[in-house]
Parts: sequence; C-alpha cells; structure tokens
Amino acid sequence: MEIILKEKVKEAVQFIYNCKVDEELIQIQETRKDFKGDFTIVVFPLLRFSKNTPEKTGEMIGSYIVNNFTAVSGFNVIKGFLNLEISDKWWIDYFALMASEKSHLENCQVKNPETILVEYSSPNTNKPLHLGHIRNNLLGFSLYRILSACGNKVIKTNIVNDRGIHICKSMLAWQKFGNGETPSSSGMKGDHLVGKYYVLFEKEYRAQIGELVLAGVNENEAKNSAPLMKETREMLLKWEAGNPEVMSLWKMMNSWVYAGFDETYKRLGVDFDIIYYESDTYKTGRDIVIEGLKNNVLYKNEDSSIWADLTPEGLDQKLLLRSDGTAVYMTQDLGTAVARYNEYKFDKNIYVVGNEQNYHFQVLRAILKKMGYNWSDGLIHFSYGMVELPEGRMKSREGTIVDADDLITEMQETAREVSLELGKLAGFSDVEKEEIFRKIGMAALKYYILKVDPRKNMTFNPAESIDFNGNTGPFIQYTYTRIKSVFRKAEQTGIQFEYGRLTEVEAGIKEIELVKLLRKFPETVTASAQDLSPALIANYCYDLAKEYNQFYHDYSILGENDPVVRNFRLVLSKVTSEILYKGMWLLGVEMPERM
RNA sequence: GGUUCCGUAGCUCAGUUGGAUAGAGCAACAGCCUUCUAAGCUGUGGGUCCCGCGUUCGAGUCGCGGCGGAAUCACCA
Repeated sequence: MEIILKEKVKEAVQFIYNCKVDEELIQIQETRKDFKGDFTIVVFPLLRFSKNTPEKTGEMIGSYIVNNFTAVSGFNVIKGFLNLEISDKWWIDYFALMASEKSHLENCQVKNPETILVEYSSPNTNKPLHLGHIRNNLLGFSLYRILSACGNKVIKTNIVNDRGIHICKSMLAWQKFGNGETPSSSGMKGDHLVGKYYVLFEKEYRAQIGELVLAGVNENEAKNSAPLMKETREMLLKWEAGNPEVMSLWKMMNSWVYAGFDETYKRLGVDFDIIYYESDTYKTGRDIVIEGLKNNVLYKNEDSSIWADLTPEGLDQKLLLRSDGTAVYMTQDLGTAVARYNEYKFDKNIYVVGNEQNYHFQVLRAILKKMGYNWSDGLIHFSYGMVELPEGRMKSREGTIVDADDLITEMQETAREVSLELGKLAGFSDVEKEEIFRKIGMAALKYYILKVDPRKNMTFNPAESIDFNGNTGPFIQYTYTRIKSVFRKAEQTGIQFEYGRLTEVEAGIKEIELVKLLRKFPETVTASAQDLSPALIANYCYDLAKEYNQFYHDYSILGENDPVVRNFRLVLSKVTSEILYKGMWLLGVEMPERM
C-alpha cells in the first residue's frame, strides 16, 4: 500500500506543481492512533515544490489523491501531516490476502541467499557453562533460525577450547587431590565434576602463593614458582609431546565434560552442525603466517618472533608466532578462518563472541585484509554485552557465577510453583505437566535474555528475572494458549470458521491496530536478520500479544452472533497465533498448547 | 592515555530510514473473575531522553565537544 501511495503522491506533485519528486522525499507512515486516518504523508519535504504553507500543500495533494485513487476515501491535514483514510473495501481485500497466506515467513526470503557460518558457544572444557554462555548460545541459535528463515544456508559451528593450561589445572588437581571419582561414582554431572577440581586447584594454588609471599618472595615470582604451577606446566609439555598417560587422562576428563555439555545444550534446545576442537586446529595458521612473511606483509623480529604491523590501520603491533615458533590464539583464528573459507566459500562467517574480544576481531580482519583475502569483509564479529548481576560482574572468586544448569532448574521449578498456585493444568498427567513446566520455565529464561539489545550489557537480577507477568515469555505463551483454547471451544460447539474468505468487515479501531501489527511481521523478521538482533522479534511478539489480549477482552469472539463478524475475529485470532508461534520459534522458544 | 561500546521513569528495558503529545513491564495506589483461561484487562501517579553546541521546517535518534560507566590495549585463550 505504501508503495502505491508513494506513486500517487509523485503523480500528484507532478500534476499540481509540475515537478519531479525524488522517492526518498516521500515519507509514508501509519497514522498514529490519536488521529483519524490510516496512512500519513509527511508534507514538509514537499514544500520546496509547492512553495506554499504545509496546510495548503497537504490539502492540494490530499484532494488530488482522493479524486484519483478509489482506495482512498478521505483525508485530513494537521500541521504538516496529511492523513489519508483508506476505504473499507480495500481493507477487506487486504485482510483476505493476509488470511490466505499460510506461511507468514515466505515474505521474508532474501533475494540473494548466502552461505553463512555461525560460530557460537565456544566453551572451555575446564568449567561448566554459566549465564554468559546462556546468552551466547541463545543468541547464536536464534540467529541461525532467523537467517535460515530468510532463505540463507546457515551452518552452526562450535569450536571447543579443549587444550591449554586451564584444562591441565583440572587434570592435575583431580590426579593429586581426587580419589579417582568419576561422574558415575560421584553422581555428579561431568562438567561440574571437572569444574570442581578446577576450583580446588585455584584454591590450593592460591594457598601456595600465600605461603611464598609470607616467606618473602614477591608476588609475581611466587605465582611462577609455586609448585602446583610448575607441575601444571610440566603436564602441558607432556600433553604437547603426546605422553600417553596424560593423553588418556585428558581424553577421559574431556569426555566427561562433553557429556555434561551435551545435557545442557539439550536443555537449552541448541545444537550444532559441526564441532571443531582446538586440539586439532591449534597448530594451523603457521603456514599462512610464513607465507605472509614471504610476501613482506609481516615482519620478523630479532628474536625471530613474527609480527604484523597494524599501525597504518590505526591498530597496534600484533604477535603471530612466538620466538620458539609456536602459535598464539590469533594464529589459530587466522588458520581456521582460511580453512573454513576454502571449505565452504562462505559469504559470511559470524562469530558470536562477547564484546571483550572486540579488539581481537578487529585485528583478525585487518590482518587477513592485509594478506589480500578479500573475503575477510565477510567475517562478522557478533559482539554481545556481558551479563552482570545487580552487584556487578560475576566473579568466580566470590562465588557469584550463575551456573547454567542451576538456573535452568530453578526457572522450571518456579514455573511449577506458579502454575500450581494458579491452579492450572487440572486433568493433565504428571508427565504432561512436567513438559509444560519445562516449556514455561525455558520461555521465561530465553525471552528475558533475548529481549534486550544484544550489544548492550544487561543486568540479571535473580529475584526479579524469574517473573512470569508482563513483558515475559510466559505472557506470550499464555496469549497463544488462550487462542488455542478459543479454537478448541469453537470445535466443541460446532462453530465453523473460514480461513481465507472475508466478504464483510466490522468497522472497529481495535482490529485495525491488531492488523497493523500483524502485517509488520515479515518486515520485522527481515530487519532482525539485517541487524542480527533477535531482540526486535522478541519485542514485536510482546507487542502483538499485548494487543491481542486487549482485543480478547474488548470483544466477544465465540459469543458474537453475527457470523461474518465472528469469522473475522476468528481469522484475526488464527493469524495472531500463527505469527506468535513463528516469532517465538525464531527465538528458539517452544510453545505449549495449554497452560 | 589510545580504541570500541553504552547512558531514556525509582528498577529492568523498548523506541523503525530524523516526524505529531517519548512507550511497556516491575514496584505503588484504585477498580474488574456466574460469560471464549485473571500468567489477564482498565485507570492514577511517575521524565532536564547525561550536559552543551551544531545541522534541520522538525533531534531520544545525525555531527562535534564535554561528563559518567563498561570492555580492551599479553610471547593467555
């Protein structure tokens, strides 16, 4: 409609003032609720053609359009805003079209689909997942769904940081202080068991440092010379040398962690197409660096370490190979980026990584660009903000880390308590109830995290976030289940409803507001894919659910006697439920049929 | 100090390519369950959109300069 109106405005200006108008100068938007009309044309930019007051110009254009375009039945001008009223006939046809669209995602397809890699999660294998990982996983998975829905080919990848000094710490502590306990003997989830020994290591290590400092050693010295640290470094060397004993311990403990992660991923409802392990890739990238050196893109220091000079790009010097020839983090990422490009020829490679690594990805792109890899423009750091507690950052030292598994369990428990308190779900089996509690709890958690702009840091208040009222996932689920209930009831009482055909329409403002929202769905999904922001969809779903709830209260749906009006309301309900379902699906939130 | 990001109601957050009187939820107060699910709906109160200057018919939105907060600036990953 907007497009047609634009044409009409162009035509009007041409006819009245004999001037050609640039498309961009014609601004059309929906009329605000408080004013009469459906669409509004902002006339200010057109004054240069009319050389007249905004009011006069609006009048002139308005009357031209009313006289030359039957879909517009009337108009009014307030200040510089020309409000056009669209005829009922047009709306009826429009509703019919909307109601006939079975898949509301079809309009979101992009013209040129791309191959996109989304890398997310990227855990370390020495600790269980925490709240920060939850944000990462939910964002990554949702991006995958949104980009796929727009017709792109999306590959979900996860790169597991399974090697290095941190995992040796857990291994060493388990060897020294453990009594051979395993996940099955202790009844502990594997990742939590390994994490326990990591914490134990840090505790003992700190104690050793304290003793050394008391004995007069300075702190840095103490950190290096503490016996536990020495042992850990020895273990890392053994690991790198492929010592069979260390390798088998490493494999065993990592397998525990993976089993634990898998459980958490499953609960979160996320998965991956390909999982990479750093133990396989940490040596890659050397060849690329050496080639870069040959081409004089990089330079060698006196101590034979290799560097990139990024000062022309406004960045710093960056080390790429140590003097002993070993690789660093950046080297690895260079290697995997090139390898993946060769394998997939991706258009985009999206890294879902916290904003603490902004600099790292800036450097990564700059180096690849310097080396002549033009596809480096397709490397996108999807940078999200930290999750903080009301007291500030989560600190493992202070035990304020919010564990992922604990939080999920807590959300589901709360869902159960709230449901039972409200006296819902009578007549369901215990198994069915548990399934519904799970969906509600997860919706509360996922929605809470996804509704905020990913770029921003967010505050997680353990007491308040477990809210099920207002702008929350459960509210949207509730709205959806209510609609389901309406249709169950309709079926029971034998009320028929025709999905596609509408011949008349009830003139009512509320419905129009709801419709305005409904038709924005494809546009919202597209914008969300463009900005890589699931939050747009989340907030949209809330607005829609809220609008529907008002509609639900203001109008009787099944109790309406006029079959045409009743059918109209049923169609709106049906379309709303479908869009809510799809919107939440894009966020990875499951919808219960009842709650 | 350099770079990047953020600053909107007491709290948590929305706010479309710059458009009309800046919106929700939570918290507070007052109403609404014999009628399709009250996890809901209606109403009241609550604002120097961090500050200043500029661009513009028009700025929460764009530009510049401050102030405040976060992240980062390793031969860690």
